[in-house]
Amino acid sequence: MAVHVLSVLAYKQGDRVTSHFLAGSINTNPVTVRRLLLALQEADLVETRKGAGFGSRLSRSPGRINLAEVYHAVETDESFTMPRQKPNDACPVGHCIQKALERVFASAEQALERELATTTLADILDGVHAACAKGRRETK
Amino acid sequence: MAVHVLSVLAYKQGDRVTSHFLAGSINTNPVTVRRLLLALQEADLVETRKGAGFGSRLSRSPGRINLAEVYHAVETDESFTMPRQKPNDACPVGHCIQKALERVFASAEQALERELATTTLADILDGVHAACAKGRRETK
DNA sequence: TTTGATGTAACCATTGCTGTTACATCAACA
DNA sequence: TGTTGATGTAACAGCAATGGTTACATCAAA
Repeated sequence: MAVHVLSVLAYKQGDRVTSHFLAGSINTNPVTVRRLLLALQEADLVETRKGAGFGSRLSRSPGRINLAEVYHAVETDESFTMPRQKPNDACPVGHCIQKALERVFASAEQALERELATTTLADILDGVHAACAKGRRETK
Repeated sequence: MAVHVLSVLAYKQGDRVTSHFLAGSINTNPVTVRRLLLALQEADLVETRKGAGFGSRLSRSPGRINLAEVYHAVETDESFTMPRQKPNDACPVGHCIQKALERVFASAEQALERELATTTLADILDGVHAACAKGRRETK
């Protein structure tokens, strides 16, 4: 979800883009975009300036931003691992399983992030160009 | 979430356990457990028989069930990859990014599953025992 | 035939996410 | 300096997904 915003920013690299433009671009509304941008700013992935005629842009070149960083910036709470499992002490397995699972999920998440770290925004942009070109050829 | 159920089943290996017992064990209700068991049955991870005095049990030994299988059985729709991103054709990046991202996320998910495949239910059970023993030592 | 279990549907409550509106704030520019 | 155009942020509604609850049909064993 957030990758889309960053991809558009990468597409317009260097130019400052308003949240209004981004919203129209990814088919949503400016507030949602700004909420995303807040998280991305905290991770130092984008720069944002207020004032007339300004907006946001990448703070680094697309080749120097990998998806693991984006994942980290957006997925603040690693909710995918531990939902709302209220530990039940009456069960012999009970809450002991929490710690056992945490380790497994932590390493699983690390594996996922290692994989995500191998692709940068620039790679995504290349893929988009390739997919678009392919799409145009096929619809011709 | 589902791992908890299977862990309890592994704990009582060989015995048939009712969904009522499982529900109390993981602090939920029998219907939710049965909904889970349906998915696990389709994946041939558990056996279930109706009738008085019966219930469910693992269809294999805990050492022959890895977490990737459980993940696959439960996460039918790979929702974590593509939420509800309505493609917007007006954007130059638009819907072309979908395919570009799908490839990346697919490989990321593969990495995650490879990692999950390295631990079996038996490993989880060992971890539970270790965590419980440690907890008991610390609270002594 | 009774009993105790699953399979399944229907419905409600909760939660999290998104969209919407509104307003304060801030920086450039005329 | 006032206007303009942008972000930051809060409050609220709408929607989808999940889980809990109830109810009932079904099935198998005793």
